Amino acid sequence: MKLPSLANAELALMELLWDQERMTARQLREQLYSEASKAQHGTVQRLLQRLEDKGYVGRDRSLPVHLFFALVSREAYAGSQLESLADKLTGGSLAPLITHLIEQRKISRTEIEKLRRILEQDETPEEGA
Amino acid sequence: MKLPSLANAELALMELLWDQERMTARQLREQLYSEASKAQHGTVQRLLQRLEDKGYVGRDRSLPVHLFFALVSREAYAGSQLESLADKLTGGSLAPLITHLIEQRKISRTEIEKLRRILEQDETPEEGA
DNA sequence: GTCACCTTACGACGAATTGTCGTAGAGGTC
DNA sequence: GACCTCTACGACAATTCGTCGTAAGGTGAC
Repeated sequence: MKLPSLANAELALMELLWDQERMTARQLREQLYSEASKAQHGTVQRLLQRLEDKGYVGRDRSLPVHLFFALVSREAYAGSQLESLADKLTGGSLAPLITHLIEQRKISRTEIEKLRRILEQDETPEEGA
Repeated sequence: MKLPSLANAELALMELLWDQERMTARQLREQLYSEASKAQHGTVQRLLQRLEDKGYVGRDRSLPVHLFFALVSREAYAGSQLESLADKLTGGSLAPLITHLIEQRKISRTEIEKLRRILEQDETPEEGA
């Protein structure tokens, strides 16, 4: 699953859909743009449409006012981005990325602990192969 | 250190500079483009110049034919990209990214082992440099 | 010197992407 | 009918990226 990456405005919109289950275009506009900025309703519609084309957003068309919701979770998007980053730069391996960040002390000790626990916990019986 | 991300052609050029120490523009062109395409020298120069502007590439101007070299290592670039990915999507934390990839079985068992070793190894404060 | 050649420097273009807006049209309510 | 809200979508300006053309400078051969 190769998810194309999102631009700023698109990401901001997805953030809202990740936090709240289903929203109308109007609700999204009200949260994205200040009252004053007459930022057109059309802008949000356009963003939503492009996001829908890319497969990130679905809409419930059963009502005249559509309800929008995320089709790709934040974690799935983040994971896919991380994957393609690794593919592009380190032959798909995460090790060099993590190694460098640790060496540069860019990862806090608590974060390291957290990661360690995640990796330990995966000790489960291996599936498939 | 916020490194801007690189486009395709720029990255391809950096790959060469990451593999070989110092190269002339001509050497780069010969490895990037097939023999046939002739006028491409300007393209490489342009890319190098923009890469230099962004701080990714340095050049030795002591000779009439400049020697180009990477100022940012592959690891530094990859790490920075990973950092900004985490900043944008998970509040700077890597844990959710790794968690998701593990749950989706996107990380091989050997890779997990490798990561585990990296994290363990950090237990000992071997502050080299 | 002049000429040929190779290099660097850089302006400019086309394509693609992105955020924005305008407007046409569907559908509801009064 | 008039009015309003919503969706659909064409079009625009700005930006980025890869590309090319060409001017300017140095070097060596003659």
